[in-house]
Amino acid sequence: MTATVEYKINREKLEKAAYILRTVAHPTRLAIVDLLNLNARLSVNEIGEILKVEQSLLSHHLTTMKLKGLLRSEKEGQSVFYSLKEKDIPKLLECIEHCDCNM
Amino acid sequence: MTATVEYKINREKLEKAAYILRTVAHPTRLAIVDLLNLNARLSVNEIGEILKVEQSLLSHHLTTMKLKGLLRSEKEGQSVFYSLKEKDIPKLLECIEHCDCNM
DNA sequence: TGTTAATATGAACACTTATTCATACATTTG
DNA sequence: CAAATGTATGAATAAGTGTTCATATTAACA
Repeated sequence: MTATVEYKINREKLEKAAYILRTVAHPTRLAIVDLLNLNARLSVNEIGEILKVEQSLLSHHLTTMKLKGLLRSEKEGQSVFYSLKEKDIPKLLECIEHCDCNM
Repeated sequence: MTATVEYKINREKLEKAAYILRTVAHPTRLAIVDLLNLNARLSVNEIGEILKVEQSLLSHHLTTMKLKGLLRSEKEGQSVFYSLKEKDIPKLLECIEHCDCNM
């Protein structure tokens, strides 16, 4: 037993963190986060036009992100508006932008 | 064309960010980051003992993380010591810890 | 009410990633 | 030098994700 070594985070927290990171670890989903960080709420249509993502695929992404607690949605007429539920998530983008990893 | 809508990050940056996030979006790899944040350098053996991860699997994880620019390694005798190359990465853990997502 | 527009859903398939196992390689030690 | 220790590698397979396509659902509108 290496007594001097610290180990802070427990299994459960790690699982949760990995779960959230996985949800966000996709170019399109990152773009959605970025977009909803700058624009309080947007319809599926608007997001699709801006990001040039096909309707069904986008819907799948949004559904996933909502399911995992990153987004909320409100229906208005025939449109559905999505917004960021988790305000901390955009910070991930900042961290990443500063960092200087290979590739 | 929705003129009022901003869209900040370009495709290339998104790909890179997603790439880094994917690298880190795994419980064991997060644990490694956390561990190496608290302990400047550790051997494969030490990491394996602390995290209770099988040798080969751990080696695969470490190799991936090194390849993707998150870790560096130095061989000393029969041991190989890994350390964090990317100091910003642990910040991701902080962000995540504050956030309050489902599940 | 029939048509169009906005969004969601589910199944199928393609891709990627994780894990295991056997084995290789290098270094130390008896 | 033979055995033991620490680490890496590669192939095989398992498990998880992304994408597409066809179709469903709901609301608006002529």
